[in-house]
Amino acid sequence: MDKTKSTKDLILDAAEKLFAIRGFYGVSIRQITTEAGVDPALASYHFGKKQDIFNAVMLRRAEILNRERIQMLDDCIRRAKPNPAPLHEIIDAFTHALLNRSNKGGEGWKSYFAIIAQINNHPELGGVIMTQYFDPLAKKFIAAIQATMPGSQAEDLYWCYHFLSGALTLTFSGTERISNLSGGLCHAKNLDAVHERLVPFITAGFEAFKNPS
Amino acid sequence: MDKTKSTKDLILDAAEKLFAIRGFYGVSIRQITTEAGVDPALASYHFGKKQDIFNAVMLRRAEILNRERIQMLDDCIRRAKPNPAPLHEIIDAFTHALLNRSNKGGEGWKSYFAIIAQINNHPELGGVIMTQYFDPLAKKFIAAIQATMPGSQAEDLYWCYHFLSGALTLTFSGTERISNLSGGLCHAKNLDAVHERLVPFITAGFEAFKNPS
DNA sequence: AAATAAATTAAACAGTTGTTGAAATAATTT
DNA sequence: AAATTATTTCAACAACTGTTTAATTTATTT
Repeated sequence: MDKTKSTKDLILDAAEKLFAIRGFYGVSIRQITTEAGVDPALASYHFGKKQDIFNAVMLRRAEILNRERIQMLDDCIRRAKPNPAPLHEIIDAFTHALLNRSNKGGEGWKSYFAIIAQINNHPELGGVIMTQYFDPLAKKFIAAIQATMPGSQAEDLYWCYHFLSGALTLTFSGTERISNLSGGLCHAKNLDAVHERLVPFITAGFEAFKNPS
Repeated sequence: MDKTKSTKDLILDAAEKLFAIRGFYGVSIRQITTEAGVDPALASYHFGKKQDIFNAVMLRRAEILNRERIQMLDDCIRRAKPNPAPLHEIIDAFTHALLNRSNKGGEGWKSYFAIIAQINNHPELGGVIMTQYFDPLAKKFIAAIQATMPGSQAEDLYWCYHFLSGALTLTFSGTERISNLSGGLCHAKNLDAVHERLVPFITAGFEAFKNPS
C-alpha cells in the first residue's frame, strides 16, 4: 500500500485547509504550495489557474458524498415499500453522511464542509457551485419527501428544503458561536448532539406543511 | 435636508457592496475607493486599517437592527401578559425586522445581510463577530422562548436557535439556488413568501422539543 | 480677514499577487 | 542503453496589495 501522497493531493489538501479558513481570495498560491511543501509553479502545472484548484477541491469529495447519500435514500425507500419512506428517515438519509464525515472523517473533511458552508451562503457562488454539485441529489430527496407528503404544495416543500439546507450548513460550518451563546452547554464540534436534534427539528418543520386533504 | 453623502458614508456604502460579493480578502481598498469615487488615502484617513472599515460596515446597521428587534420582542411580551408570549410571535419578532429590511430597505441593506450570512457561516469569524454584535439580543430571545416552553431543556433550545439562525441567514444570503432547484417556482428575492413559511417551520421545529412535564 | 483645523490629493513605499518560461531532474517507454 | 515523456526547480514578469508621507486645498473658528 502506498501511503505517500501525490503532489496533486498535497496541493489539494493544503488548498482545502486554507480555503476553509480564509476563503478563495484570502489564500495565495504561494501560501498553498508552502503549506504543501511544494514549489509554487507546480500549482499551475497540475491544475492551471487558481480557480481550477478550487474546483478540484470541490469535486474531490462531492462525488464520494453524493454516492453515500443516494445509497442511504434508496435503502430507506426500499425498506418502506410498498409504503412511502417515513419523513424522518429521509431527513436522516440527507444529513447522516454529511455530519458523520464531518465528525469522524478527519480534518480534511472538516475543512471541506467549512468551505461548503461558506459557498452555500455566498450570494453569487451559492447559486452556481451548489447547484452544480448538489442539485441532482437535492431533487431526488425532494421527490422522496413529496411521495411521503402527497397532499402538500411543492412550493412549501422547496422552502422547507431551503431551511433545512441553511440549518445544516451552519451546523458544519464549525463556528463556535453556539458554545459562547450557551455558556458552554452546547459545542459545535459535538455533531452527534446536533444530529440527534436536527432530524426531529426539521421533520417537525416539514410536517407543519402536511396537507390533510 | 442634506442629501449629499459624507465621504465616510460613500466609503462604507462602496465597501458594503463589494464585501457582500467578494468577501473581505476579495476586495482591495483601491476598489472600494474607486467605487466610492474617492481618493485611496481617504480610507485610512477616516477609518485606519482595512479591518476597521469592515468593522464600521458591520456596526452601522447592527445598531438599528437590534433596536427594532428588541422593540418587537418587548411588544409581543407585553401584549401577552400575564401569560408568556406565544412562540410563533417570538419567532416572528426575531425574523421580521431582518427580512423586512432585506426586502424593502434598498440595496445597502441587501448587501449588509449578504455579509452577515457569510460571516455567520465562517468557521472563525462566525464565533467572534456574530457573538460580538448579536449575542446579547439572541440571549433575550432564547430567554423569551424558555419562558413560553418552561418544561424544555436548555440544551435543546440552544440547538433549535442554532437551526433557526442557519435557516434565516441562508434565506437572506440572496443565493438564487432555490430558484434553480424549484424550476422557477420559488424565488429567493421573494422574502414575503419565505417569511410566511419560515415562522411556522421554525415554530414547529421548536415545539418538537416541548416537554409535557 | 487672519489663523487654525479638517479634509483631500498625488506620489511613493516595500511586499505580495497569479502566472509563465527555460533549464534541470526523474520516470517511463522504446 | 537510448529516447521520450513527465515532473520539478528557480528566476522573473508586470500588476496590484495596504499603508504612509508631505503638500495642497477646503472649512471652521477666532
